[in-house]
Amino acid sequence: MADMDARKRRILQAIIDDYIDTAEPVGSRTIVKKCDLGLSPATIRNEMADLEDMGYLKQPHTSAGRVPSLSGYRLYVDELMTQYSLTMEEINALRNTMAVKIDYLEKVIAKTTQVLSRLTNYTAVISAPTLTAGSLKQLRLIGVDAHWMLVVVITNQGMVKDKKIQFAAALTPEKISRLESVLNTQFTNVDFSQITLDSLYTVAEQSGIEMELMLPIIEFMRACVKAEAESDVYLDGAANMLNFPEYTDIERVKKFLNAVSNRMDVMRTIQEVQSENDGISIRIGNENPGSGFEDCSIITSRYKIGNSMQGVIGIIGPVRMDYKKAVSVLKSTTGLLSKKMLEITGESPGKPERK
Amino acid sequence: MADMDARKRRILQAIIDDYIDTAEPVGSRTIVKKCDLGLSPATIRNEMADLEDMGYLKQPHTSAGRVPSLSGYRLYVDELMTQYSLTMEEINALRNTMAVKIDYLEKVIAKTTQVLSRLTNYTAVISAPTLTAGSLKQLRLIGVDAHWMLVVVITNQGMVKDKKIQFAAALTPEKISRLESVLNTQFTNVDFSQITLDSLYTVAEQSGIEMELMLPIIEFMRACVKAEAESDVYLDGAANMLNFPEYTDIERVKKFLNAVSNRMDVMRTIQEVQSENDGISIRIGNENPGSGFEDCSIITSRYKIGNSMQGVIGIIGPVRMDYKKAVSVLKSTTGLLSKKMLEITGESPGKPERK
DNA sequence: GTTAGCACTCATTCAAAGAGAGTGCTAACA
DNA sequence: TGTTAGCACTCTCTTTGAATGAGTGCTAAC
Repeated sequence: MADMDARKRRILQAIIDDYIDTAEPVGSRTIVKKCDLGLSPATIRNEMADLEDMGYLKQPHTSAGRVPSLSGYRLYVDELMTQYSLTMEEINALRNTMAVKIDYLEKVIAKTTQVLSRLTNYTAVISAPTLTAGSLKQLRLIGVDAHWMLVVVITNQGMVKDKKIQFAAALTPEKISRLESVLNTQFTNVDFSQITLDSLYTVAEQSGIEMELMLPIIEFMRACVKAEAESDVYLDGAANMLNFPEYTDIERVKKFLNAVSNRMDVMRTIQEVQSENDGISIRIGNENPGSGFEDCSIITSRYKIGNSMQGVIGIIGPVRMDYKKAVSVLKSTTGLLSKKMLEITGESPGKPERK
Repeated sequence: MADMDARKRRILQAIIDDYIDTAEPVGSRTIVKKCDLGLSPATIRNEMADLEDMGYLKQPHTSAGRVPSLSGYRLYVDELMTQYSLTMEEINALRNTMAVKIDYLEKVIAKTTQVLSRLTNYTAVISAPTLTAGSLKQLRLIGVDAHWMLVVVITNQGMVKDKKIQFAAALTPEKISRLESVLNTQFTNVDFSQITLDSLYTVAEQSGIEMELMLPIIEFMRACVKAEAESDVYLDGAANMLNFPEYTDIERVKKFLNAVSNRMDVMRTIQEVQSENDGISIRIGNENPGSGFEDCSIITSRYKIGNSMQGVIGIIGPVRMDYKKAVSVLKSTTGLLSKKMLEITGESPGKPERK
């Protein structure tokens, strides 16, 4: 069987590039016209037959052109793909989004998701940042009424989360303030992951505070660290998929929409995709675990805030996706988002904001 | 021109019922078979011609059956429609959802939205409750660092909202605690809507606290009252629309998805629909203001928590929608949601919850 | 006022035919 | 040995035309 020389690679690349562009099976004549290697259609045909034997191309039916196979795409993104440079408009669109003064983390993410989907014409997903390693900076307990208490956790990153918790036993202001001071002295600047059930019992014993009071609060503190909450996935541009010829099939659309509407699943999928690799990662077609995205490709990347918070940012598109552009846009966006986030969480020397 | 006697009404009703069921133009024979009025097809045909003249029916083309016009639907929902009784399964599905112990308001809403869309097979929308008339119960200011402060507002309803605000001037613990006590004494138990810019200036003068410090906090307090925040609309079951034959047209699907993906617009639309009426309200087709739902019908209803919070709950479906079922499900859901919410916000004698 | 009968209309379905794109193979050429 | 021209063949897609069938409107009779 023929092996993979430079010419074959060049031809394969041209075929995939063209197919990504047109969504139509690519014939030998097209290739001759596009990249002039000084070869005739017949030669190209021979090469294409070889490439098909090797598993990189497929023929929808005899007498149609060739279409990339999944391993074809894989080779393409791994070795063949060229770089795409953002146009000035694209760069500006990104910059402008990021330049807007917003003080809510969520708004930045929502906006970024929007721009990302608009720039690429694919579906964009961003997961809100979660703590990777965090410690308690301050804990505040606020009595709402006799049975309800508001717990406010401020992490070392300045991230704030709160929860209203109900207790069976009646709460008195004294009890609450004592609880607050005990927990603060015990757990301030301790990494969340270090807090064990044992240490809790010790604290309970020494301070005489009931476990029933402490437990829900500690549990909440830990929940702040874990990646959780389906509401923390932002998704935009699902409707974009309908613009692609592969989504004229209503059943496919339905499948995609269902997959996308379950935010928990989306979250899990992009986290999984991301987990192996720290740079950009690309999953093609059925490389995506069976959660409804089998005819999509997913490109993801990790953004970081300082060194203890991170989230995932991703692009979901059809398998026949403009990988080079998507990768490029994703890279820029990731960078800008990280930077913007730093400003907002106030860790960097951010300028004061008002209103 | 003929007028609207009981027989015509009966026939119109039968036609619309059948059309809602089958999505096919209804012929005279079908009507004869369905409701036995002891009339022949020919007679029905005459009546149908009359109904068409009156504008209640339309013919897609000569030699097809009849289809309801928008005014036909209007008459139907206003006067003709019979009642639908929920089946035991449906009632149980609802009850079970509501019976689950959940302590987060958002989770209840999210879950309810899901069940509502599943029961009806339409798209369900619920807006998170907003205060209609609220006052401050307690204000807490927590310094995060020199320039950031966490503002926590607890309303008379026990609703808690918070925001992190950045200030140009450096904050000292003394400054913060003074600000907290001044604002608390001044604004506790005062209806939010009563707070004017004038009263603020007076307070600033008397207490010597800078407006720059107070203003963002007060602004946030007011924002708690206003219906705002796009993230506060919960939507589920958009993919359901694809099951209806009117949505085999890809363009229509695209339009619908776009409309649905802009949560702000959805919010506005259901609020608008609701604003006139306190019971159930139905908007048919182009009765919906031009925000992409022109070929949908929207049924909405208001749910209340106590007497100072409320939200909207709605069903979006094709114009050819099973109105009687939708209305019935919506009514039950509204009632149950109101009740559950009361338990959660802790206003009623709710039992203690743990974990 | 109701009904039977009949001619007419129009969407839908199906098969057949034709066009076009592209291949695989063979034989000739450098 | 690699490349190319030529040709028969395959398969999809589009067009066309005819048959089908549901349903109407109108007229005349009951």
